[in-house]
Formats: sequence, C-alpha cells, structure tokens
Amino acid sequence: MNTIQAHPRDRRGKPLVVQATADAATAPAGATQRIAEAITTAIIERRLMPGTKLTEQKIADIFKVSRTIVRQALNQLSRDHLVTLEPARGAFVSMPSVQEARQVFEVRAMIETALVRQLCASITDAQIAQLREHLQAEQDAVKRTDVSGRTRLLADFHVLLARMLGNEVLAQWLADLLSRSSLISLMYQSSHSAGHSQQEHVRIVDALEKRDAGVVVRLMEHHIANVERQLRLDPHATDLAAALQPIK
Amino acid sequence: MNTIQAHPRDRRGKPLVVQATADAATAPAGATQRIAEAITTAIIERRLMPGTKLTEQKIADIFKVSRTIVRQALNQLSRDHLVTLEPARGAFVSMPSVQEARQVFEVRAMIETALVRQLCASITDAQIAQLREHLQAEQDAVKRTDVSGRTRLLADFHVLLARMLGNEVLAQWLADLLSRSSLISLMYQSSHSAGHSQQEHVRIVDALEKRDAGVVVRLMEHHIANVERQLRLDPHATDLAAALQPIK
DNA sequence: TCTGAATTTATTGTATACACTTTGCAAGCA
DNA sequence: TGCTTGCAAAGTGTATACAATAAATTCAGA
Repeated sequence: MNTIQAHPRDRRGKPLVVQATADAATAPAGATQRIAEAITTAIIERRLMPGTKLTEQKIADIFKVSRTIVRQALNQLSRDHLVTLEPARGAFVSMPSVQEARQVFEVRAMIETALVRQLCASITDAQIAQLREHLQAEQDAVKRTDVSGRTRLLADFHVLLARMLGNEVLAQWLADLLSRSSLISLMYQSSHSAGHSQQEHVRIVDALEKRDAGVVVRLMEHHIANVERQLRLDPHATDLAAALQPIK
Repeated sequence: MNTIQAHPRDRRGKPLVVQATADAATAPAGATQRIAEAITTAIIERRLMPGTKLTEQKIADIFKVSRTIVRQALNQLSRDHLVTLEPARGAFVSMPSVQEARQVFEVRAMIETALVRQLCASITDAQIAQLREHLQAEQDAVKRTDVSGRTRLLADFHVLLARMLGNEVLAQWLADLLSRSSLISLMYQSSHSAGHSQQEHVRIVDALEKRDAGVVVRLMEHHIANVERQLRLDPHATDLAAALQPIK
C-alpha cells in the first residue's frame, strides 16, 4: 500500500500545471523534476490521498535515485503546497484546511475576475478559437467520463485564460493556485458535476467573444463560487471538539 | 570580492517579507532558513548585486554548514525568483528582464486594486490605526534617510494591506511579488523619490478610512504606475545590437 | 604573437555514510 | 489490568566523498 506508481511511459497528456515557460521544449528535465511531476499527477489523479506519508527511501527505490533527489522533489512540492514537511517526521500529502480552501477560492475569485476583465480588452479572434478548441477537448473528456483528463482540462482552462494575457508571472501563479484547488477538491468534494462546470466555461467564452466585460466578470464570479459551493467546507471534520460532542 | 556578510546579530528588523504565518513565533528556524533570509536581506539591502555568483562552498564556509544546507537555501531562493540556478554552472542573483519587470507590476496593479477595493468593505478602525502607525514608521525612515529600512517599510505597507484581508494565501503571494519588485528596483531604478511613494501611501490610507472604494482603487493604480514609471524599463541594456550600433 | 587544442582547476550534481529523532513494542512495576 | 520506562527499528537531517561538468590555463604550432 501507499505505493507510488512511476509509470513514466504511461503519462498521457501533460501534468495539470501547463508548462508555462515551456522550458527548452520538453526538456529531458532532471530526475528531480520528473519525480515532482510524477507525484503531482499521482495526487491529482487521486492515486495518492491527502495525509499519505511519502517516505523518502521508498520513493528513491521506485525511481532508482538517491534520497538526495527525492528530497529536492519533496521540497519543491512543499513549496507548491501539495506536500507538507513535518520536521524530523517526514513528508505527507497535504491536507489543506477548510480555511485554506476558502482563502484559495477567495483569491481565485479576485484574480480571475480581474483577469477576464482585462482579457476582454485584449483578446484576439485567434485566441477565442483556441479557447473553443479547448472547450471541445473538455466536452470530450466529460462525455467519455475520463475523470483525470477532465480534471486537468477543467483546471487548464483557467490557466489558459491567464496565459492569454501574455503574463507569465500571473499564469504561473494561477497554475499554482489551481493545483492547490485540485487537492482541495480531492479532500472536500462530495459530488461534482463536471458537466456543469464545463457549460459555465462555454458561457464565459461566449461572453469573451462579445467582449462584454460586465457579463464575463459576473460569470466568472459565479463559476468560481459554484465550484466552491460544491465542496463540503462546513465545519465537519475540522471542528473536532464539536464532532465528538455526544449528540444528546 | 563578492563576499557575503553573515552578520547574524546585526540584522535589525525583519526581512523584507513579513513573516506571514508567524510560524511558531520566531522559530529558531533551521539553518537553511537562516541562510535564505540572510541572502534575501543582503540582496534587498543592495549588498549583493544582480548577476553576482553565489558559490555554494563559499557560502557554506561563511555560515559554517555543509553545502547540502546551502543548496537547500539556494533552491528556495530560486523559487522566490531572487536567485537563478543555471544547470551545472551555479546560482546567481537574478537579473529580472524588462519583460518580467513589466509583468510583475502589471500583476501587482491587478491584484492590489482588487485588494483595496475589497478592503474598503471590511477594514476596521483598529486596522486603520495600525496603518497609521506603519505610515509613521515609514516617514521616520524616510526622514533619517535609512535606505534599507525605508525600502523594507515601503514594501511592507503593501503586504500589510494584504494581511488585513485575513487571507494568508494572498498575503504570502504578494510578499513574493514585493521581494521581486525590490530586486527589480535594484536593477532598473534610476532615481526614486521615496518621499513621494510615502505620501501616496498616506493618501491611500486616507481614502481607506473614508471607505471610498472608487478613490482608493484609483490611488493604488496610480501609485503602482508611478513606482513603475520611475524605473528605466526602456530597451536600453537589453537590446545589445541597438546599443552597439554606431550613433551616426 | 596569435590561435586553438589539451590539460588542469574549480564547482556543481549525486550518492552514501552516519548521527539524531521519532515511534512502536515490550518488559517492568504499581 | 493499566501505566510507565527502556529498547529497538525506522526514518529524517547533515556532512562528506566522489563523479561529472564547465571554466581557466597552458602549451604547441603557425
């Protein structure tokens, strides 16, 4: 149990976080990077649940590298908030708190509304076409119930918008936020209608095409709020004292 | 040359980036953290110029630790975009490009206007008072021409605003952006009137006190634009070919 | 004296060794 | 039985050794 599957040849599609800088075009990438990505996708695709201990030596054995490399990868991941490092105890898949979850969505709402507002002024027809293409891919994934694929695509939609502003700084940060969002969904999502999200994406693109800033901002606001609403961010597990109180 | 001064006891004030989580209240902090902070402040306080090579062994000797620790610190700093890691060549103090500089300021404008808009709705009188206190500290630093102090304080003003939203995710990210901004100023700032920035801060707080969202957003926009305007983000050094062209 | 290949030096990248901390288990004691 | 204490196993944190790479230097030849 808790085995991490390396399956390097099995990785269809890019990792959730679209490579922003496209550094050196599919660079051979150090082993560190490879491991970090493998763990990232493992988390995203729900093969590693929050709280899982990530023992350095085990990972090192799997990837046939030394702990040194694994430690580097884990350090990187901890910076992405995907794993949590407990001093002298080890690395664990992060368990974002309800508060953290709320904050992530709050920030997303702030930044993404501002993002689409700006985008209305600068978006080109070619970009619209690119978005339509993406929407098609989303729809396909939803239809064939490709869970991990659609999760990635639904997240990438947002990063794609960010990249269209031509601002790598923003895009990279939003990518970070979205991988965190994925982890949050993993922890708190009870039921999620991917189709609904997908339709909202369509409507957002429609509004973008009309360059209607007012509508697009409102749609994005609603969209993010909807995604958040489908989580179970009620006190439940977090408020241990209350949970253990006899119901009387 | 290129000597990094450790001077651990000499560090008056906190590092530029206000400790967001205040983790474990001034934790003894691992050596890694200590080194990362030392280098950070060294950069901010202009004792390390962009492009400076950071040789692992030298730093290790200074801090009396092994390269292992130094490497961890450098890795962290590279994630903050303060140092750049060139494979097999080493670590250098980052030299943010003009494009990156523009993007950082563009993002800051986006996020900080949204920030103050929200803040208008939630800010308390106690928080206003706290801001006034900060403004006083700024003004003192400006008056006694404490360059490194005022740099830190002027940046912390923005982080302070972020923290007042009670959103650590946002605050931490803005802190990152601001340390990058500092490095950018370091590279591109020709002349900077700290007093002017400080006055704008005052006006922003005034508008916040009146909860006038419209005005506060406009002021913040102008403020960030002004800071950017004082940089030399013209093509100059970047466009080598043009620079070497005989003037004719 | 200049150019360029070969060698030497310096520095980074990775693996490994060892010390220290935590944790689980079991024996001792009330 | 229930609790504490001591011990052993597992795992992390740091240092160091060694291999790989890039830069600097030397030296041969024109």
